Amino acid sequence: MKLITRNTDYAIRALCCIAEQKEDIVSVDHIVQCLEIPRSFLRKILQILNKERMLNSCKGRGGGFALALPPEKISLIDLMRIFQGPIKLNECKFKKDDCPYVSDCLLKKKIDEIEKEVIAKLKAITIESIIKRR
Amino acid sequence: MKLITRNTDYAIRALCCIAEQKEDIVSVDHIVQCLEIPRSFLRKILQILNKERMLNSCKGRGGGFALALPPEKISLIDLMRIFQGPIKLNECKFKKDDCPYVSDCLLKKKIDEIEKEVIAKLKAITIESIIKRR
DNA sequence: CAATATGATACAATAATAGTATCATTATAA
DNA sequence: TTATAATGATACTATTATTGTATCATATTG
Ligand code: FES
Ligand code: FES
Repeated sequence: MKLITRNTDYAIRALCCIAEQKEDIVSVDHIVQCLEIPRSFLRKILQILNKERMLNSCKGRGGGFALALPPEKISLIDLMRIFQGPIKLNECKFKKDDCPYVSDCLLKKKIDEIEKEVIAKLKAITIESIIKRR
Repeated sequence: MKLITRNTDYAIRALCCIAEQKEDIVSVDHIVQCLEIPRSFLRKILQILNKERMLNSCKGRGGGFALALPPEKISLIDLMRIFQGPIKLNECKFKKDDCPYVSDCLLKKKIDEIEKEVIAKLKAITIESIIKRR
């Protein structure tokens, strides 16, 4: 069981890498050399981050990416939602339909509590908080 | 992102079903009728629970399954470990090897904290606590 | 206008999840 | 003691999610 998939993980690292750079614009090549992430995969990830307005991009010679938000405003929960979809820790299915007992299911209530806490904690983890110490 | 897979979910429900029954021994057929879980899949799940000593089984005519432990001693965390493996919310890989920065990675530290809490909460959810209200 | 970036998109490989099917074994009841 | 009704063991299949690759289009700059 894992919380964070590879693409989310790469996104976090790439964003940290960009945030730590002095230059405004950071190229894919630079990040690849920094982090040794497969180039094509990284490109796809950065393009998604761009579409989701976490990054700004510049095409053409000398182009690359820059953070669209200050590092303290980019939280893990955002990245997870982008790459892993909505966080629904308990999604009880009953013959592929939604569960009819959902409204008074004690299990669901308990899992929902956990979910709330997890989300709150993930929200508190930002790019800023990750790069702080390096 | 989900916390609980289908087999864990089915296991929980089956155990609840058995726990709620007055008869000591509950047959697969009974559970299938109760929960409408695919029979073969359920059988596999129950056999695993039996091997893992969460259930006792009786072969032959009139056979079936019975809880091997009191419902308050069967917790969600046990079932998840059985069906979903060890809970490692953050498993950072670097070219398929373990991450060399793991020892002073701030992200890992933060995720580990979440993990601790989640595990504690999951431990507290038992079959007993789920069936209580029905 | 050529070189060098990213944008868009389709495709492929692998792994995890979810489920099925079959035969063996054991216990009971007629 | 034998047919029957249950689980045990195990191998197989299907589907979905994850983890990538590859290619061509488009924009920017020198
Ligand atoms: S939400 Fe379906 S049984 Fe709990
Ligand atoms: S554990 Fe690998 S970078 Fe954090």
